[in-house]
Amino acid sequence: MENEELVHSLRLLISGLHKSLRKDISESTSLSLTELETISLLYRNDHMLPTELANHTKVSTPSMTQILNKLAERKYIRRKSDPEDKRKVSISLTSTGKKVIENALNNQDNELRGRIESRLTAGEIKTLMKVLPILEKINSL
Amino acid sequence: MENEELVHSLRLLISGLHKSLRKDISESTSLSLTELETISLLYRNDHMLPTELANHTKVSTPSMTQILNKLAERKYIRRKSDPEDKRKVSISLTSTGKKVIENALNNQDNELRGRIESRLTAGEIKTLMKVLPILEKINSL
DNA sequence: CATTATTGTTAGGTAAGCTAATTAGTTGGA
DNA sequence: TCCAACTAATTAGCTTACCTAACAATAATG
Repeated sequence: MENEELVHSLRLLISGLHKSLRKDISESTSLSLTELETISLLYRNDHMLPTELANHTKVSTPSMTQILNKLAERKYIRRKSDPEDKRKVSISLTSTGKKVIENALNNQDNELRGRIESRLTAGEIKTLMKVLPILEKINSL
Repeated sequence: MENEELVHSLRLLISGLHKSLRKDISESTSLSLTELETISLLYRNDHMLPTELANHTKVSTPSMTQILNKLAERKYIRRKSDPEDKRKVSISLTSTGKKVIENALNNQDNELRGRIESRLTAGEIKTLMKVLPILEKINSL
């Protein structure tokens, strides 16, 4: 079995794609990948706790605090203390934050999207879609 | 067309996988992803120039210099000045470096490999292999 | 109640990258 | 032929995106 080769190629790919993505996103939004991911989680979930966000984005809770501080400074999110359990802080997007993520999603100049649409055939894009759930299995937990 | 969704999922995946990978590799080899990638390029190519390595790994040349310094300190690579063009430095792996990359490839405790083999069916692994060239198209240049 | 657990934060550090400037060597045109 | 422009690698110094350890506040549990 030469899964070694698969693992190896996957590593190179992820490393390369990560660098391109990071550069692209920071240029267009001046946010890090994880910051964008945080906003997009909030876009889909209405409100979440810092620990939940940290788990989903795979960063430590102190790191998530920093991210939330930055996003709060820019008025992309708001913090609301939970009256039931005063340790908890409910995080949600402001309307500004919603605009930011909607822009990022729709952005035609988006480098990754441009690459996909200019370099891949319709069939290849379909194949790529099919493989996403598989990659998610590897990524999860 | 909702390529937006595809692009979005791909971003989350790459960000998550990158974090897992980086952690895993640094724990098992105390190398960064790019450092491992550099060694593996040298494993396949016998000798390369710093600029070539920088291009392939998508880092700047000063960053590559740093990486090469670290790898040279550990005696994983050697630098040899090119007599034809004295500006050029030919980089190649030492036998120690070869052992390192061979170990990293074969490592059964390898986290990514473990995930792939324990979580995916044989069919899914096949599909994954098929999609690699497509991802490479996105990654290249 | 007193201890233990959980949530979020602060403080401080590190790793992996970047740009700008430097050194050294090469090439091509007036 | 020689100087201007280019190329290759490096150095210096900075930034960003994380991390761990320690702490304060609150909640749950024996």
